[in-house]
Amino acid sequence: MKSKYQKIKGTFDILPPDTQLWKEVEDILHNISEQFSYKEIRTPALESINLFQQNVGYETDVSKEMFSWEDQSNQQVALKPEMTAPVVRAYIESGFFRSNPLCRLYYIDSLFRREKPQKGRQRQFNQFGVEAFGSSSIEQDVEVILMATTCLKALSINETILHINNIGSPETRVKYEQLLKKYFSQNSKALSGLSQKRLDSNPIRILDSKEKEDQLIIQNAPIIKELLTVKEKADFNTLLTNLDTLHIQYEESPHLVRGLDYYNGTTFEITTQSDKSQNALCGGGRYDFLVEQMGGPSTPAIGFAAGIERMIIESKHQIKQNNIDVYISCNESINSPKCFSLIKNLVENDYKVFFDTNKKNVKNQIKDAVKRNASFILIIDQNMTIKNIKSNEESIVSDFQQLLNFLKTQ
RNA sequence: GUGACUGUAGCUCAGUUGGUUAGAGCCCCGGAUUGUGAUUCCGGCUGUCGUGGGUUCAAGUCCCAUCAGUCACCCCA
Repeated sequence: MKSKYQKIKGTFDILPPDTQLWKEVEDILHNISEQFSYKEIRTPALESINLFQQNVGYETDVSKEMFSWEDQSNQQVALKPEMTAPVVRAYIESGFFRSNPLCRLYYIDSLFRREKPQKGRQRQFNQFGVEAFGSSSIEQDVEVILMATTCLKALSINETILHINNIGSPETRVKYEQLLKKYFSQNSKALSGLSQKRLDSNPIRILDSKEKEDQLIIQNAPIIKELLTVKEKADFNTLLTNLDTLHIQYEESPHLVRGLDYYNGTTFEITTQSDKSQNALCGGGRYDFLVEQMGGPSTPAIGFAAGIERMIIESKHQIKQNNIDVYISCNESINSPKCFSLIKNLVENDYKVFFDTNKKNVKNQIKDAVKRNASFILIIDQNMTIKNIKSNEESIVSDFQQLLNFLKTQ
């Protein structure tokens, strides 16, 4: 029905029965994180705008798409558009780097980006993600990727592709950028307009281009692997070997570059097999320099984030049936004290009740109980009659204990 | 942010070249029947046809604007 008010563009309500699905999906993500001994972190929705502008990169779209404003005390604030910067901020501010040298955190949270909405791309959206601080070893990379694939599997999301790459150290990246610039300059006339613009500002992003005319040139572009150090190459191979052992399929994607500025080393992305535009379920990578850049001690780190909306779209997860145990019929107010004390006792004994406060007639209540898949109906008038709806067995009970006995013996 | 398409009851849709009080199925509510409170039958409810303008004797049907959604670009989760 038309409402006087409508939801803000790009936002959405989660309604029953979908709330049940969301809850179960979130439970799965919580459980897997706890199984890997990651601890939950929750950070404020609102942060100082500088946190994002200075750390995800001025030029990235993420920082351009922020919901931000100046508040009543002239503070520049923003709704968080991504989680890594807030988590790092909290990590430093809390002193976890001292008390918890190998610090593993995870979150499930809402983020905000002022993009043009589309299916799987809302302005308020939800992410699940993990951040692991304090280990520079490649095994940490393996663990994080294993977590990501474990979650997708647990959510019955099959037919995904893990794209993986190593973008090396910042120095390698600079060298690579120069190499690319040189290469693309030689072919600049054949490039698309957008890519030509990027030649100077951010040649690495040309690799991401979807323009047809760019594809051939991109295919033959130099790949960063050639510039990696011996150790970086060895680490990458170790990573791949581990994935092989775990039977995690992957595709080496030498052109996979991530949108945020702070990445180095391993980067990965998990997409669906369709080539629709919102096909990225999960993306992450190493960011060994961000903690220090943000004023903390030099701390290696790696993490990923996954879009909950997108995972739910792809998930084949079936929600659990959560049926009513006892449907309560009590149509005379004079009996309601008796009725409520039974309800209270039933609930305290972990029974799920449904009380028809509309006081329909008993015949319709029975129909209703059947429709709602209730196991029993308790009819409270002068007597109390409990009936097993499936077997039709029924009994008149005089107190809660007798009711309990009946329920237990069914 | 750019472009294209879509917008009729809670849901899925029909509505012929603009022409009388806008329809169906499902859902919901109630009644009847009933040896399975299943089935069946009967009845009822709900819409300013996304919104606002315009053209016309007449607009759900045409035009413009606007809002929202979908798709592509862009970007990313």
